[in-house]
Amino acid sequence: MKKEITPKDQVFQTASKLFYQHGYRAIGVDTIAAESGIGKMTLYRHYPSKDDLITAYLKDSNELFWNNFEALTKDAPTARAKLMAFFESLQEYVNTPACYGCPFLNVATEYPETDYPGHQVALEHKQSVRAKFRQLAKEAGAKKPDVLADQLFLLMDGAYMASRMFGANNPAAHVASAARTLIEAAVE
Amino acid sequence: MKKEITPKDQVFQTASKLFYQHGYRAIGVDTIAAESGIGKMTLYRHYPSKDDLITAYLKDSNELFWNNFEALTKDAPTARAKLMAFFESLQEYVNTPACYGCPFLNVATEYPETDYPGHQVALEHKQSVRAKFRQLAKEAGAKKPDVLADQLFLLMDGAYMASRMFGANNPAAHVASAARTLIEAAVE
DNA sequence: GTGCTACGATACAGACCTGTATCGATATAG
DNA sequence: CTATATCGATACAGGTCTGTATCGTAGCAC
Repeated sequence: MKKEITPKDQVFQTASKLFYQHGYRAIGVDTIAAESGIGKMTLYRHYPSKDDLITAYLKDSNELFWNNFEALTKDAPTARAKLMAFFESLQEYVNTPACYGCPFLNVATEYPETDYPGHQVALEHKQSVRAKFRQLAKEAGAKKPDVLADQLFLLMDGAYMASRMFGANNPAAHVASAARTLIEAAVE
Repeated sequence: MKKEITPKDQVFQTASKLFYQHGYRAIGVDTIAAESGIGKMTLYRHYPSKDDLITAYLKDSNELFWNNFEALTKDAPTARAKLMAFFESLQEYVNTPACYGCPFLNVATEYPETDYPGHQVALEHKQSVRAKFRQLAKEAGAKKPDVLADQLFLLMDGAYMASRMFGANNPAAHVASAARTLIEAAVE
């Protein structure tokens, strides 16, 4: 049946939750093993190092992001509507207790050296988001699509950080209207 | 004459630079002592714990922020001009190699627990910036000053994070124009 | 049954961390 | 000169971290 959760999945889910909430450096492998009820050696059998576990979490977060992005925007009729659908969803999410910021911004802050594997994955993710924004800004008819894309990008990351700094009920409550204003000004 | 640098200042300046560049958890007191050329016991005589040193750095960063803010805006004739002066200066700074993001966002990311002393100082700082933005937004004649203030706040923190994530030449190159667009839309 | 594999539990090695203790040198006040 | 305080250097204690080694067990193929 393969329905039951494997030890590897159990480790991964526990690590994901702990990394996201408390940070990468603050959580040790002993904590992950104990919290997941999985033996330490089983953890190391599936993930040869803590960095491998961090990298796996980030790559999974990237997939989840794009799956969610696709689901959010697939019914929007225009590029502009797709962008707004994303920012409305973002606004809702970052004001939720389940939000602890952005895994990619968090890892880049904790490991600022750009050659750290996790930072690399984070950079690739952010560049891909930036590229998607550029594409949509162009399709939406922005006069300077690259500028609009970067402006929206700043709003997004500002909203994520507002969540991590303030918790729920943070300054990101109006991020969607800010995005709308920037888009309108860029296409007129 | 008191011109010479005291050991306490030497420790503080070294710690500030290292914390800002590499992060709070990544830098140990041994590194600070060695890098500053100051004995470890001298460090602990002036700062009883590493957390005290972190807190002192954050409080100093807060003072520097407001001194800089005052200097930047004191010659601006209107509230709107003051806001723009700040965001133009921010745009310049975050695209500089000397920028490693925002010390307050960084500490909040590394120590997400809100009861951590450094997180508290960071929260107070961000709330005071938010309040200043609200005051200026109101003076500038925004129809919804609180909303405009929070939108600008997101732009600011997004710009700081862009710097930490990407280094120099980051998506924050157009943060000032984004601020201008939001302000114009809010006051018209 | 028998051999094999995955697993949990635990102990351990080596490194690093914060914070303390100790000692010798130096500088300054009286 | 002498006493006191500050400093640098170093060793150390106790804890935590990553990663490994070891052992006993449970399930499964054959």
